Amino acid sequence: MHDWTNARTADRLRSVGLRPTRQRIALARLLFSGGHRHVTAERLHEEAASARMPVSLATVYNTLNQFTDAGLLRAIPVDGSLTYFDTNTLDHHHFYIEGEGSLFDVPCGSLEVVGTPATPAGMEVASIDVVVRLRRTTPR
Amino acid sequence: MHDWTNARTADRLRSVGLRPTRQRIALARLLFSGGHRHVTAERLHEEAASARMPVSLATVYNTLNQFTDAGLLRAIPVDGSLTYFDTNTLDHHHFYIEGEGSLFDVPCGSLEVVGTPATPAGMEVASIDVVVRLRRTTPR
DNA sequence: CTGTGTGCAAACTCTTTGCATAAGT
DNA sequence: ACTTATGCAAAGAGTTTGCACACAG
Repeated sequence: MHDWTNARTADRLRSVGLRPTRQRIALARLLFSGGHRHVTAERLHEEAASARMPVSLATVYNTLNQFTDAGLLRAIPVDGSLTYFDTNTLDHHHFYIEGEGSLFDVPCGSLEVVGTPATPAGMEVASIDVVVRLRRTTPR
Repeated sequence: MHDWTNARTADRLRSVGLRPTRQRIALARLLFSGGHRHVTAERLHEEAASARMPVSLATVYNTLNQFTDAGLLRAIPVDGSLTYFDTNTLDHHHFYIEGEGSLFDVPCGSLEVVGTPATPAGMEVASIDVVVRLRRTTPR
């Protein structure tokens, strides 16, 4: 796909108007170098630590928000007070398993939203989020 | 539609397995006696106070969750850390205005979800939440 | 009476912020 | 140098919980 050397990663950050700092490069590589994924801030923070590139949790949050604003990520407010960030910014939908907090993609093509709702004057659609909540059929 | 005398409201609560206490009756009447609506816990708490039926905020949260479990309400986790409760539990979708935190229904019929995604083994669909995020076309 | 619900305040979780220090250009 | 980002700890929002008292059946 792309190469994720530090130099290339820095270029990509610059191209969206972000200074390529150590931390942002480290997080960008963790996020984008291995195919699409869904992460929480907490999880990414742990990964960075494991990868011997410790970044403070506050910076992880800041960075995730900056990446989201820059269009590199998509935020998925999945359940009260827990936000997942998705490296796939293209239109697609999600399964969310209640209780477990796990999130994954709905296979492309199996679910579709049709129709364009009349938006109120002065408004435009920013995004359409579809979350299919799942529960175990065999509880306990 | 229905009548929302205290006695009838009590019956309805009993029928879903909830003891008809003063507080639950008061909240049920505020929620259900005037057509469908979207509320946050905070808002309902204020309303109860204004209606001279003060209920503690903790009880409002407990009650909203109990009503949701009982199928009287539907929870809409609209944006990280803010949950709206919708008195319309039938399938329909929502507009959410970024920044303002306002939520309202997408006109019935203008938007539809088609397809039934193959759910993983041992799982069933609990609900499908569609949120259309809107933003102002004329920012600032 | 007996068990469930309520209220209060404290606890909790996730996220943001203020400010001094460090790093990018 | 000048500016912007980072880290830490503290603050913040929304929600849940523990425990004594109150109320419904």
